[in-house]
Amino acid sequence: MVTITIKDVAALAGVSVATTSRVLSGNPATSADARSRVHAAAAELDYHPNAQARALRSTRTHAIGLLVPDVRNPFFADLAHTVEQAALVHGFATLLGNANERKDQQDRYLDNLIARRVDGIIVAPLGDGSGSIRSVVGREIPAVFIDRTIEGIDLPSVTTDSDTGIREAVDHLAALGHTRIGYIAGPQSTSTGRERYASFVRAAGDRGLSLDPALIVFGDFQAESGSTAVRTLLALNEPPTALLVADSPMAIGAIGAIQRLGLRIGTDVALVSFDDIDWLALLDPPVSVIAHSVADMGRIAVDMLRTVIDGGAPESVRLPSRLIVRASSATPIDPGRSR
Amino acid sequence: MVTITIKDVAALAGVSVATTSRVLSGNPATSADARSRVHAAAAELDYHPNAQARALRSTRTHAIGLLVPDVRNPFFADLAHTVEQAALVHGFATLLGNANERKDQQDRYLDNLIARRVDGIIVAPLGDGSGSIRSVVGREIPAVFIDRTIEGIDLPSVTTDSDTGIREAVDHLAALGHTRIGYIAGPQSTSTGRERYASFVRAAGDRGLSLDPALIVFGDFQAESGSTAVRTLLALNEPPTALLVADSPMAIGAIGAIQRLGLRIGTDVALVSFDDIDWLALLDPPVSVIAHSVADMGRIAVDMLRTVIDGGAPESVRLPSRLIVRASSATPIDPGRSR
DNA sequence: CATCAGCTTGGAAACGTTTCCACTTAACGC
DNA sequence: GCGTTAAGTGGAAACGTTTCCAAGCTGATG
Repeated sequence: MVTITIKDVAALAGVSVATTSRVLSGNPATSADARSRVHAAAAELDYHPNAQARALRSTRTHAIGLLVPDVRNPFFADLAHTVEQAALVHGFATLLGNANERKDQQDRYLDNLIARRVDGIIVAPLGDGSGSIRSVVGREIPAVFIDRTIEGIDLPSVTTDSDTGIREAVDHLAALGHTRIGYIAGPQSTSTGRERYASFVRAAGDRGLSLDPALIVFGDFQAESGSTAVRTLLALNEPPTALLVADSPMAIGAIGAIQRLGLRIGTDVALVSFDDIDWLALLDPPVSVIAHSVADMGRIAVDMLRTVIDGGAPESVRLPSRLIVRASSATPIDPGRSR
Repeated sequence: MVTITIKDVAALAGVSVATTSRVLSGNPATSADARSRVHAAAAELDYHPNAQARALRSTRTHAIGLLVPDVRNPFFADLAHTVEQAALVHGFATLLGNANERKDQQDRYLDNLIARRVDGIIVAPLGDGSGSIRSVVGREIPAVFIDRTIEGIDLPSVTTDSDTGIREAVDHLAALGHTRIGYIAGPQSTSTGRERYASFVRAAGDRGLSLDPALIVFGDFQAESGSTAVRTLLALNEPPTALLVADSPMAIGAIGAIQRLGLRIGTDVALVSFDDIDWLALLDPPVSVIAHSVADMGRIAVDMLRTVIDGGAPESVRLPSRLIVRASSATPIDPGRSR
């Protein structure tokens, strides 16, 4: 590996290292002559400043860490994309970590981000407040929660208010005549898993729908658990006539399982999923979803993080969710039907 | 931000900085006594070594950069996931960059990775051999190409041999009676875009199918261009009866557009897409795809990069692709039909 | 003509590590 | 009991920057 330092540039330009540094970092206390010679030398040598040395001295890395639980989940892929683009606008590079829905990997990446001294961290956390997240708070590293939070850890957050969307979905299904709605829940170790579960139970109770515990199956936000849940739910003596799924990967799994059972969503069993993902609208029939704005969420998180980095204390934000009705849940229940 | 250095740890443990460093980095020349006291002190202070300082001195960052053209493309999301997991096994953290299918952003991230002195770079490149990719080669930074390559830049690569899969797809469609196959191509600024295009033309020619230039539309590997392409193709006087799409995001766009035209894939127009993505199998009818192994690709790329980092010169690898027939292309053409 | 302000410059310290080198101590073999 | 060796340790240099400080130069001011 060829290694070119600021000394080489200084020597070629015929000025001191100090002046070279000033020119390169845009310090105005430089002469036009020095500027042009340094720039020419840097270009000729293809000089790339060593970010480590720079950060070591200036305690700024111009990098933020983004930790998501699962990059393959289209919602988080979108989120990563919007966060990254928003950060880029403000001159921050994004280090993306994927916790793979596992606490040990989340801790590993958090330690890594701390060690790299990123200027701030945006995290969609999982687990309780133990482990490396404690170090982040303890060292007062600027950080914000996105999508999810952790109880007892006091960080600004941007989240979705799932209550409205879930209530709309339950009302909608109830209006079509469904009384037994199956709920494929997310893991109760995540705030979104818990909130959505609570919202569902509350909404179903308010509408006087069945609260049979067998109608609720807990998944892990990943596709495979969606399939398993469907097989469990549809094997009940009194199976649900509608399903509400707490995220889109589990919905993929669920829909696949329904098809393999020879059933059809929309007509045989109604289905509403969380997350407004492109392909859910393309399925036949298109799938009703509870949508929330990924773009806003990413942008707001970056803005909030910048505020924290600059010493501020932004208010947490809660974004609305709303139901988008499509054919997967548009057919009224046929009371004569039995399976 | 609270900042704790190795000096604090050394002081608390009652040993020198040198000994502390040795203990913390696993150097065996340490006494059991020193080890236990240093570890206790480090734990008590919640000490996290400064990765910048460490890398500055040791010229190793234990980080690799992964640059993909589009994280929202499920193929690259999967790839990011497998690369990251494979890297983690060998103790490397992955810095994921998203070029957003734009050369300027690719260059920006490459510069960033160079500046951060990552130990190596895995890149699915776009554009020609100009810009920052030159710096990578010039500085002899360990790097490998994944999925795509750049002509004239001599780096080891792991790619897909699309020829076999495309030939199978064309043969399959021809056997069903299709003579006019529309091809939604990727951008010719990418190696995969060019190769798949060439393979298609060759396969179609060999089978004696129409090579009408109007049947080929060039997209940009993103969803929107798939819709536009479909509208163009199906508006022809003699529209194609089958479509081959060069990647899955364009397939999303294409399928959406077909549905909005009131047509149905499989029966009204056959469709085969590249990339074996979960949800393509869930659509109704399920979509035939040309599959290639993401998992192998990620693992092999990491292994190759490790070889380069250790001074080796690995052989490039070409993975096979193969057709998976599903209902979207299983119906023989109806010769009596006209539109 | 001396003084002063303002601009530009270079030397050197500092950032937090790792690692070279030299040193002390203890154990060993003769 | 003496030299030899090995194990453990600490001081200090080094990594590549930024930034503090002091100083040189110019032109203007009194």
